[in-house]
Amino acid sequence: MANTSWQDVRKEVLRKIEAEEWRRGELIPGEMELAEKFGCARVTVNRALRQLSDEGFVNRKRKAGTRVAVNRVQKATFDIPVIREEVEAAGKLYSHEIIRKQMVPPPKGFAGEIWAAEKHKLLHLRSVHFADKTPYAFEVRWVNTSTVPKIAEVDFSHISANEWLVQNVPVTSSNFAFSAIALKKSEAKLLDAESGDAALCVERATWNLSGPITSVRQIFKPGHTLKTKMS
Amino acid sequence: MANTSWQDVRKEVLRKIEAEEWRRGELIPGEMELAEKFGCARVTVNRALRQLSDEGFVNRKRKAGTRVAVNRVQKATFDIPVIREEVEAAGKLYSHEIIRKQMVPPPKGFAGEIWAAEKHKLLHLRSVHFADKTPYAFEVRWVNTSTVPKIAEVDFSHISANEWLVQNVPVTSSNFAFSAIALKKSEAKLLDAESGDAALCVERATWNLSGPITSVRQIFKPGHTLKTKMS
DNA sequence: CAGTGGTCTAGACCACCTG
DNA sequence: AGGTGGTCTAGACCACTGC
Repeated sequence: MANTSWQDVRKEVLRKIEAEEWRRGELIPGEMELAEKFGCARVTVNRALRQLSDEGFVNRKRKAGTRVAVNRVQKATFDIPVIREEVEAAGKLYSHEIIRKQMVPPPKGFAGEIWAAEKHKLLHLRSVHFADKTPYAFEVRWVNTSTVPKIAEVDFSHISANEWLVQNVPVTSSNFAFSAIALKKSEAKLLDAESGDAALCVERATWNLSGPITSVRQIFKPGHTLKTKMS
Repeated sequence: MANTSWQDVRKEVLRKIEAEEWRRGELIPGEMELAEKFGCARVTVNRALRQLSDEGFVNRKRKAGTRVAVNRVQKATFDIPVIREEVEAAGKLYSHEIIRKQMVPPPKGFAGEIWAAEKHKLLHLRSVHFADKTPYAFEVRWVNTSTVPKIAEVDFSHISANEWLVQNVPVTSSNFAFSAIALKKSEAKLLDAESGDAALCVERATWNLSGPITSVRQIFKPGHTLKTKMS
């Protein structure tokens, strides 16, 4: 490969940014100019700059040009916890129990927004996850049986709803919300904790191309920590 | 645009995956074949499949071809906002206050692991972030003055430590931990809340190529929710 | 070794946005 | 209105890797 590759271009642009030859907020030369400078095709420069844009180092706009990002947005990518794997990774025995399963109209309160356009009844599940038979987390879930009809026939005594969905329904996009809540009396009982204890709450809603799939609110046992890495 | 765009190709391939016309682990047709089928150039198909690969829907290998991902690794990309921006995005006035600043030996308890190899004293900061003069979050931070000597001269009355670091020190990797805690009396007082209230706690440690940079423990006001999206 | 994805080029047209 | 990035095409060569 005698020609300049897009990775070479990316590297050199990144170097200039880190060396502050091009400063934060500054407009960098256009694609044509850079292509000429690097002695490559414009598409090659485009490829490099698009990558840098994806990585958050620069911002691009038609007509306005390409600017060095003022504050590079830090993006942390973390794996969505499949609770069974989390438990087993800790060397404990996983089990779970469904404590309610019924068809009900879409909820209005929590996570109700995602079901705004949904008029049919949803599958409503409440379950508890255990690690070595000790309560680990409690979850409340709604599943759209219109987009996922097959779930009606699943036997949840052997596989959790979460895991079945992960394995059977490709997800396109999802929303997350992390918060801390004080356990209600009923929640505390399920988790073998005290009423009022602080617990981590993760809410998640997922979509397919064909519409909303599921929303879930998971409440972890007091003291639980969710860890992740960024790179 | 009369021709087929790479986004059209991406969409159709994704549809086939979701409809299980192409199943998990299955080999999908080669780029040339798809290009012919879609009536577009091979590069266009390549662009679409590369995107899907980046998104984790398929795995690609030279010679071996492209396969539908068995279990799509679910990754949430989490934007770490500077608290000031978060507050201002909500239309409120941001301010902050340093309540302690001193040089101390590395901590042993929380987040002490990252400083295990560090023998010098660290810059220790405690500060409160306000939204419209109402407490928003409280943070405890350690900064490595060996790797970031310039921070000793910074005037934090105009810029927060977080923001200064984001703007001046490129971060290579970092760790996160989310948990819920019950506020101690002293913490509650700073956040204008009640002792024992449940609060979201985010701990973060960041590294550079040259070593650890900073570790921080942020405690948000009770009721605060941290939101993010995956795509 | 041969098939597959990875990339480059040159030219072209287009969509968007700022001035 | 005009400049900038976004994308498509057709053809080509290369790099990797399974067989």
